[in-house]
Amino acid sequence: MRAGLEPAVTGAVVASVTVFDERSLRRHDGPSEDFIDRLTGATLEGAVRRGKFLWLPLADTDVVGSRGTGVTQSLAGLPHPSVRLPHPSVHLPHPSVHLPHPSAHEAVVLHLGMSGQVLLRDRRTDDALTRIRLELDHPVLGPLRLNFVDQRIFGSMSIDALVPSGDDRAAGLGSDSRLIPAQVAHIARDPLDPAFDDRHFLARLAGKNTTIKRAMLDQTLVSGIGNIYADEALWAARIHYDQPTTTLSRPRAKALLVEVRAVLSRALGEGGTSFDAQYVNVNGASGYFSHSLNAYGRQGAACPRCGRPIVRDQFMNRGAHYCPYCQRVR
DNA sequence: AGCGAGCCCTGCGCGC
DNA sequence: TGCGCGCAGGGCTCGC
Repeated sequence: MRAGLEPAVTGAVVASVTVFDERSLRRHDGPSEDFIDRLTGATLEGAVRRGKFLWLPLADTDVVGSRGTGVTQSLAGLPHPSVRLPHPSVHLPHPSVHLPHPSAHEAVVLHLGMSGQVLLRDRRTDDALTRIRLELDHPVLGPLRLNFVDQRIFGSMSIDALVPSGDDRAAGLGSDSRLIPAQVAHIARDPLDPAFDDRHFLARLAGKNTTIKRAMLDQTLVSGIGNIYADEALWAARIHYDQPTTTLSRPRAKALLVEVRAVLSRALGEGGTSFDAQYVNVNGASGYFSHSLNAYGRQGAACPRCGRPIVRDQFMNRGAHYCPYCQRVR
C-alpha cells in the first residue's frame, strides 16, 4: 500500500475531504470538522510506513518561507511497476515536483485494522463501505480520489503531530525524516527496516517472560508481524507458538528472525495475503501470498514438510496454526 | 511485567 | 430457505 500510494500522493494537494462515518476517526483527537479543516488544502509530502502504520506527512503551510524552497523530489519512473494509476495517459518525461521543505510537523496517519483498504480511483468511482474520501489534485497525475474503505471499522485515519523518533535514523520506510506520528512512537521498527537492530531485539526478547508467538505479535517489541506471518515464520523455523522466550536459545531466535524476514519479504513481493476481496492493493487487486501459506488456515491439511496434519489451537482469542510434529516446545 | 477479557465493528460461511 | 452462531488479517484499555 505504501509503495502504491507514494507516487500518487507525493506533491498532491487535498482538494476536499468527506467523512462518511466518524467512527473511522476514532484515533483522531477532535471532531470530524477538525479533521476536514486541517486536511483540506494541505499538500502531502509522501508515504511513510512503520510496521502496520502508514502516514502521509503534511507540508507546513503556516511557516513563513517553508513553501517552495529547496527540495526537488523526482517522480521519474512513475508509475510504480505494480501500480496502475487512473490516468496512465498522463506521460511527462522525467516529471518532477517542487516540494516544500520537508519540515512537516503533522501527518495523516492510517491503519487498516482488520478490514481496511485504501483505493486510488478516478473522481467518478465509488467503493462500497467507503468511510472517508479524499479528493486529490496531483501536479502530474491530475485529479485523483482516495477512498478509505473499512468494513469492520477497526482501522482509522487521523491527523497527528510529528515528534522526534528518539534516534538519528529515519523514523520509517519511505522518508529520511526522523519524525514520527505521536500515536506511532511506541511502535517498534519492523524487521525489514534497515535501522532494525537485531542485537537489541534479541536482547529484549531474551529478557521477556512470555511465550514466543505472544512476543512476535507485540508491536512494541517488533512490528509488522500479524497472526498469519507469525504462524508462517514459526512453521518455517520449526518453533512451537507456546515456546517460552526464556528457554528459546539465541541461535533459534536468530533463525526465527531470518524466517520472519523471509516471510515478510515474500509476502510483500506477492502483494500481501488475500483470502477474499478484502485485502487488496491501491488498485483493488488481491495479493497472492495466500497460495504460499504452509500453516496458517491449513488445519487438517498435510504439513508441507512432514505430511502430518496441521493443527489449529485457540490462542489469544485467535488461531495458532502449527505442525505438532515439526514444531515442539523444547 | 504479563495476561486475559472485553471492546471497537460488519459480513460471511456453516450447521442445523 | 432461513436463522443463529462462530469466525476473521488488529490494537487498545482495564483489572488482576
